[in-house]
Amino acid sequence: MILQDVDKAMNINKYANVIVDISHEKVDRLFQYRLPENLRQTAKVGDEVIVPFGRGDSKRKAYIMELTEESQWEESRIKEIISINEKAVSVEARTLQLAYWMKSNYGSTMITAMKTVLPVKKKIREQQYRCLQCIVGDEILTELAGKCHPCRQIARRRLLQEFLSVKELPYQLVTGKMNVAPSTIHSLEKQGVLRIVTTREYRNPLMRSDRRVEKPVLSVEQQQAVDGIFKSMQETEPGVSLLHGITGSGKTEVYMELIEKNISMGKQAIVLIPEIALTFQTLMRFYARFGDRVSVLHSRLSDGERFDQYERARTGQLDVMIGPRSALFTPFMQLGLIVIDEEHENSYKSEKMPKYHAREVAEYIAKRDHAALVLGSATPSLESYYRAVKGEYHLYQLRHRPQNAVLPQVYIADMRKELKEGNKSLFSRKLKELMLERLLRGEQIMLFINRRGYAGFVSCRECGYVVKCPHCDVSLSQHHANGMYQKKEQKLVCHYCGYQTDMLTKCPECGSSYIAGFRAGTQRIEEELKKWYSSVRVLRMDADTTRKKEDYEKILSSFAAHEADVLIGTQMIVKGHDFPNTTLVGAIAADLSLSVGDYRAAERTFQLLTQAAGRAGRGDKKGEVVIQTYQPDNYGIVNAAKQDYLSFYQEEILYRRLAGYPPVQHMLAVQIFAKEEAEGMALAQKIADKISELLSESQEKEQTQIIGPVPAALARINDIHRTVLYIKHESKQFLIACKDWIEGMTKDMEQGSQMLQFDFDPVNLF
DNA sequence: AGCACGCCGACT
DNA sequence: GTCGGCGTGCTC
Repeated sequence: MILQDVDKAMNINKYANVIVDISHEKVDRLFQYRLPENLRQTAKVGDEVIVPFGRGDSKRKAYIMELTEESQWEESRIKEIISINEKAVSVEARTLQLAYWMKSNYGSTMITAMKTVLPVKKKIREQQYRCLQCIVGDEILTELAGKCHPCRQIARRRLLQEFLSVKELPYQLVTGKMNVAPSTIHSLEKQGVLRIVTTREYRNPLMRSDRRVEKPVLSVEQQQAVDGIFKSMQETEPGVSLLHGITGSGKTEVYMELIEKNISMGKQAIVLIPEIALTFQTLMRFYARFGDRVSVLHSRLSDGERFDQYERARTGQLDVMIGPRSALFTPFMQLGLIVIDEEHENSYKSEKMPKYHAREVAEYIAKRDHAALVLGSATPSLESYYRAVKGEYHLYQLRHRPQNAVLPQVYIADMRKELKEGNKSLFSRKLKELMLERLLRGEQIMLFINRRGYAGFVSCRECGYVVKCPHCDVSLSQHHANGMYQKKEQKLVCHYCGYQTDMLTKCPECGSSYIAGFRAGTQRIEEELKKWYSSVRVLRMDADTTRKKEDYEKILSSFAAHEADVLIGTQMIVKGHDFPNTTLVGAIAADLSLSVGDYRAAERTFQLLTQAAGRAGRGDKKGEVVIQTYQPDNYGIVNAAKQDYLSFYQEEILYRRLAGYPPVQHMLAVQIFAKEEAEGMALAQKIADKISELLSESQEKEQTQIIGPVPAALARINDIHRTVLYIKHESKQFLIACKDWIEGMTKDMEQGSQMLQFDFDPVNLF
């Protein structure tokens, strides 16, 4: 009795409500455990613990969500916590709240939400850090660089040149982003050019370089944006700013200036970039300006390394974290600024389960921490511009390129007309004419095909039969190992489930031997290009040539070194790479992305073409762009050619408003997975019926639209049938309520093998 | 998820 | 008579 009073007076909690580390709806709730006496003082919300769970009392990991003094259960039913995992880092309460917010807003179990928010939980032992130290002078470096074989030793030359400005480079950076082979490094070590040094703690040697950091002079527009955003950063509710700046207008300078001001206020910043745009050059710009107070999260980091970077942030060793989506969860103590570069990019939307949008989560975090959120893009998402127009975001425009660099001249080639006038080639006459000019002048060309990089499907020329995966509703694609072009060496592969079979020699339908793969778009372009101009040097970048992650950088640096005249590729080549010698960009089939058939098709087309056009003529040379299309009047294409965002926005938002699509309305996709097609469809129909039944008595009926159920765009993957149902409504909150309601309805009738997922305002077809 | 309990078929 | 098939249901 007395002891209990003491407990109360000291506010000692005897019980802990935990979430068990099992990702299943049925156990996605709190379980109450008793804290053994020796843990009562130390236990905190967010601690990782071990508990006996289930009938067999199997030991399982769990996280403390709340501590209570009173139990809600019969004492005999409550088990005791076994231990607290001291090795694990306690999850902060704010992080748990964020996880809870994501769980409720996007629909997932609490534990999966937690796992996205705290990506690594292992404490690792002291880490080692390796770096390369240059031990020779600049003259020797220059001399050695000069001796390098012009095509075969590019990486070696790149490394030597880098040493001219920085005497110490992190090993990871060199083998990773700079793409230098370990053998190259070791041969330089043998020659006595460099030394490999391994140290205990992490430090960033770039800081110690003599690299001069000259702050560029900002243009009037850039300065206006900086001043405006900085002013809001000093308020308690800094809000969101949209920085709309045409390609090449210097958005990064604005970010850096803001980050610097943020640092001087004693605060930290997170910079999100799409994975694909994280180039060595971008990185060096940040390192050069902020030295070892910057860290980068990239896909190459191991869990341990990633964890270390988060730790450095938490303990105040960093001012800036750069990285993709997941960098958002960096645990800074005094977050003052979040920047999302290329905010329109689809990769900011997670495809995994909570299907969150980084922009929305960033907005939540920024608001929570009273930090400013800056969204930057040359082609803002309709979502962001819509909010800016409504006055919810501050809007800043950068309309000019610094140093008066001119925008490229854009031509639209009407391919219907070309055909009518007897040109059956893939290239329009205008494109050929301009390509010839460049080839003769020794300038470079980028040819961009507006289609995702999947290799060509295989079909019968006689009867039209298309070879499909027996487990998925997709056509198989041709895969030749090491450039083997004989039919017997080829395999047919399914990109979704990995199914493999030998290349067919006869059509299984009609027996014809005229069965062949349609080459990937990029391959066809290469062949036709070589037929037309045989001495042309071509680099191709697509799913076929970029099997490994390094291949990507390899191709780009090879093109930058002018080892080819033409770079052919899919969207990958138009994202954020500057090649000053590239003065012509051709968009081969600009309208392919228009026929994807979702409501974002026009937006995506406009964005891609605008970006592609922005690639031409970044240096002092004038750029030209040819957009080839069968739909020359489409507003997405016309406005991209005119580089006119506002006109595009106005037409597109009109369509979204009329059809009730985001951002004007919100949309919830209910995605259903089932073993049997009919089963999935029946469940979807049941949900649809129940929803409309529920709505019939509500005044929301008029404002709600139910579409489907219909089989998904990819109707079957790995023998699982996919069905989708859309609900549209003006209020997101209403749709979240729908989601909760569907979850509740399906929870107690989880019959069969069915599964469902939710996706709010989807960006990709399901 | 994972484990126990349970209610039916062919076996020492 | 029992051993074991996996269908059903619960976990503080």
